[in-house]
Amino acid sequence: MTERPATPSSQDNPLVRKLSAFVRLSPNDVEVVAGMFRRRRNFAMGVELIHQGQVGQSAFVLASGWACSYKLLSGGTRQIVDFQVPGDFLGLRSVLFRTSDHNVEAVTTIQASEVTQRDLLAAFTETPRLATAVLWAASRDEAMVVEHLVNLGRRSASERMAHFLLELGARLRLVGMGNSTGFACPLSQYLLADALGLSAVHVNRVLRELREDGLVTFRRGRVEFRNYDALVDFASFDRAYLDHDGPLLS
Amino acid sequence: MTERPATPSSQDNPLVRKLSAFVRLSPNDVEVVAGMFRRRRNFAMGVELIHQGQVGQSAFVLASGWACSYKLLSGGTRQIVDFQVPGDFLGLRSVLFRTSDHNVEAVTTIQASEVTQRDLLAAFTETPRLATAVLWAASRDEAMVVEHLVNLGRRSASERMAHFLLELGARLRLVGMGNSTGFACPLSQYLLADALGLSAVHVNRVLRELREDGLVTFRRGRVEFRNYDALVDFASFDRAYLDHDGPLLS
DNA sequence: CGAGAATTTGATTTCCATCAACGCCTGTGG
DNA sequence: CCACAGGCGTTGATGGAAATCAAATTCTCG
Repeated sequence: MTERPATPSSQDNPLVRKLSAFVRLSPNDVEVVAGMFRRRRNFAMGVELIHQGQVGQSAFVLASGWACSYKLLSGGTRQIVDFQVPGDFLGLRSVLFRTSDHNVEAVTTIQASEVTQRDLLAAFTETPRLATAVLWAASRDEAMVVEHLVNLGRRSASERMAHFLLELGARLRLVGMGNSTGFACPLSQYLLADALGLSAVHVNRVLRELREDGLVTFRRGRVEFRNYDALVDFASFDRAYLDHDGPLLS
Repeated sequence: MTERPATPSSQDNPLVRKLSAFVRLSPNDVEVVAGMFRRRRNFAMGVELIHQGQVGQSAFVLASGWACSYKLLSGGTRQIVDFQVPGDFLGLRSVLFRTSDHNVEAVTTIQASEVTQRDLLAAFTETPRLATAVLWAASRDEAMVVEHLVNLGRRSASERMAHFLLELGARLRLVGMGNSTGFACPLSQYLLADALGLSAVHVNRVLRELREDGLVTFRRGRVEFRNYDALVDFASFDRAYLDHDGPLLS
């Protein structure tokens, strides 16, 4: 996926960059964050990092690759709640609560840094501003989940797909992994189906429809926006909703 | 709705009680929280407390009555994201971000305490543990939104309804506003429709189906569980997912 | 008592899931 | 080098769930 130096400096650190968007972190804060980010581990594609129902789980910060969080239903189906890209937390709720309420799985091979419950809570008491920053990051995640919920509740299959691809594109642009032309996307149609609450067959049909209408194409792991403005219009996508620019707390 | 003394003491305070479930608050912490909770305002049924797209909004803490948060779509439809009951935050994200990404409306007449952005961020810097506690509360809200999302994505209309009523019942029981028999519920079928991503007509049919199957009834503002176990089974409701008992941080 | 809102029921249509089959591509072992 | 197995993508046919349209009934409250 992305190329990063093996030894991360505090400058070049997805989490530091992300949190700095909200609070101005002191050098000491940055040090604490970077410390949490140090011990990286590799996980193969398909590995489960967090298990629903398990107690005392750690969280992770994703350094490279894609992951997804999902819930399993009794019928054997699953609902993907969100995809995570570099800089995102994996399983933050599973350390704030005693037992995890969702699963997290590696979509590609990934690099992630483990953060134990003890370390995180300790960091919060020693570095108060950090808790506020993480609250902000968690709220940003919640905003995305809310948008996803609206998508499932009130949009047709093709609008859902269009909106989803636009949102993903916007998120990836923020971390330098895409532009208004398109982005590399390792998701299968089965994953898209589980995220959008559709059947895989219908995902295929919807993608064809969007392609034939000249809006987006999704082929061999790449999303290409063919007519960005028309797509935004079709999906009634709010361009602004991810722009939370500039530290609120300085 | 609930009967509470006009002058709230720090003992009897929905927010203090809620946050205490996660962190052991010092007397000083309690004082700060209670301070935020002091200036109560009344709002009539149907009033909008938070406006999507507006800048520099305050948040509120709900003292009595019901509210709902929702998003408007271009087609004129709306999706209700969640309902709020006493002790819940209203529009927390709208103070952490510059501009609010959702609306909040009073479902009944309500009492709520305003919390300005400045006061909240100041409280976080002065009272570090409070930020962690609020992070926990926000994560709990997110868990509910996630459950709602799964509901919309992967369950049939009647399962959705069953699950929704069970979840609402569980939440209300936590604040002493219901039991396993049922609860008072001021929601119209239109509100249910907007929350569950259904048409109001279909909500009515689904309620009839559940009633005729002897599972739940919903009549004249009251939900009655007729066969709780069967309903839990039908909705594949996870009884445990709201039980986040005991302070994690003491 | 009357008016407007909320609920209820019926008829029809649309969207999407499901079932089934086939083609394509990749990797693997004979 | 070829055969072939398995995953993924593609397309068609059919049925079911829920939206929509339309109208009647009940509830609420001034």
